Amino acid sequence: MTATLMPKSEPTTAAAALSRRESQVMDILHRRTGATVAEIMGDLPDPPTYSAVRSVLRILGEKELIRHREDGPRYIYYPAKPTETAREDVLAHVVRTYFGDSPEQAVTALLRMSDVDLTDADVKRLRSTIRRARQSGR
Amino acid sequence: MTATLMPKSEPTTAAAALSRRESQVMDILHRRTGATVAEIMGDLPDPPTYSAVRSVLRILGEKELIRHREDGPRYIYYPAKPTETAREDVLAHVVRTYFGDSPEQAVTALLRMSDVDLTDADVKRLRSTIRRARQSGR
DNA sequence: CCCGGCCTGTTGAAATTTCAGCAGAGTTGA
DNA sequence: TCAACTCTGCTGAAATTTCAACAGGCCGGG
Repeated sequence: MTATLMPKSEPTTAAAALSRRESQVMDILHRRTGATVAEIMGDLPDPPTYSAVRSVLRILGEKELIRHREDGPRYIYYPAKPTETAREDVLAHVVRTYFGDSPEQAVTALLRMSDVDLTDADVKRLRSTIRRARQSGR
Repeated sequence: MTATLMPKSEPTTAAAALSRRESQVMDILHRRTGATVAEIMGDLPDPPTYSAVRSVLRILGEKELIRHREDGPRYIYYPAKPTETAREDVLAHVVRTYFGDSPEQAVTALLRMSDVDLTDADVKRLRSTIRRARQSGR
């Protein structure tokens, strides 16, 4: 066998590959679904100066990963892509990286560590939620 | 209510905060549960030289995030912490960042996007798996 | 009106990350 | 034994990331 030489590399999120600070800021924006510079700075580990945060935001803006709208005198920054998309991307990545591409395993781990008991009622609710989501979502 | 004043910052994995390449390499090691330099290099997007990969590995080693064992003439690198721990950490982070700390929502999204149908049999299996895991695991 | 505070935009430098080249050790097979 | 090959250890430089200082605009209070 002489090898098929497929690039394999990575479909992770393709263009992703953020720097450390960039990731931290994106995480914060997702958590808060929008935030001011001050809020971001406050949530950042080892908060740098106001200016430093703004630099990161500028870069993220250039990469089209975030947008901002004006809120009176200041800006509110938020992720450019819909939360739903981000969620799917990150879940796909996690499942692939940590659970050998098995969503079932991921679900199991999730339920287990979150002390959810999964009663019949829960299951019922889950099913209908999912059905509804599938119907409208795609 | 005057606030409890908890540092808030971030418990992500506490000391984590890896650089871009470091993250990529860690991901690869988790996916493959151990790999040689050549394998890592092959999986890396925009593969740098052999030496470059080794540099990253050295740094990760200094941070005690990976270990290696000898496999004949070469090294096999692997995550220092047990996979189970890494999984919990990453899931906690994802749930917190993207699902407002609601594991249920995460489970829903996971099931939905993975085309799992969640039959009664599945539920039954899930329950017993979780029970077993809880029993032995903690 | 004018001052002080707060916010954004921009620039350039410090710090870290990323990378490649080179030297030496070990292994394999002829 | 010797030569070819592969691998690790190390060092220094390029590239990126991270950061802070400064300038200008806007608003509210005195």
